[in-house]
Amino acid sequence: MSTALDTIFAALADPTRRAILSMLLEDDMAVTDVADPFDMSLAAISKHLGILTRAGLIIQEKRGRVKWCKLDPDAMREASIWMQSFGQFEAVNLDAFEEFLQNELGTTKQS
Amino acid sequence: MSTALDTIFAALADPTRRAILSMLLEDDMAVTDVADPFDMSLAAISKHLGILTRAGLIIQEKRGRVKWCKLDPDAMREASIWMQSFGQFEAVNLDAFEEFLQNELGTTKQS
DNA sequence: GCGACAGTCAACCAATTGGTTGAATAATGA
DNA sequence: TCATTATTCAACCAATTGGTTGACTGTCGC
Repeated sequence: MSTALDTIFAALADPTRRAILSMLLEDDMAVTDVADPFDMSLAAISKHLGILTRAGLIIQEKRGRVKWCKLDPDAMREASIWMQSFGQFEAVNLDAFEEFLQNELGTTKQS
Repeated sequence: MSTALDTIFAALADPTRRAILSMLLEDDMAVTDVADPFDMSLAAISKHLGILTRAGLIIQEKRGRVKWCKLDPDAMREASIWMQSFGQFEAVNLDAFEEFLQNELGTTKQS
């Protein structure tokens, strides 16, 4: 099942990458600017950004010679939903949760 | 910041370990029983369980000669909260989600 | 006490990861 | 046009990961 979660969680497992995501929460950034605060080569940061992109956690868009990085919440949401079936919901009715989710998915699609 | 998230997300990055967590959502299990559905040595599963334990995702408790594994939702919650700060949960409608949660918690507590 | 069962440990292996450096590509500006 | 800036690529390295096997350590039932 879902190799997507593999790459998402693996991407989130690295503190440098989580820090990058936090930075991008503030604002979109160019690769060089992302790299600046880190004590690490630009190439290393470029690799990290590649991993985040492949995981679907960010989007990279090239304008001119600079490549802009912006957060893409979709992947995070997918992982978050998976996790929430464990966390808060063990004290809570799981069936109701599923019903809720299906309802949500239904309503967003039809209206 | 928080090396705890490192080990939690790393633990969640493996599909075998996520499958184990799903199994434990149903019921507490002995190590041998956890290993049963997997096409993998018992030692390998034992390692996976060690990783899940160190990440704080499960608790292992030895009773007699069998070691019981049970879910520990605390670590998952911690990671989940971190993720939620990236929010933008438009698709699932977080307001409705919270409302749902409060409802659930209310009803399970009072009746 | 003894054989069978539950689980871990230790040594090993191949593949992956996170970093480096130096060269390559591509767009910019003077 | 040419040096500069932005970014990636390729080769390499050490450390980690996910798996194996075989030996070891309890603990149970008879």
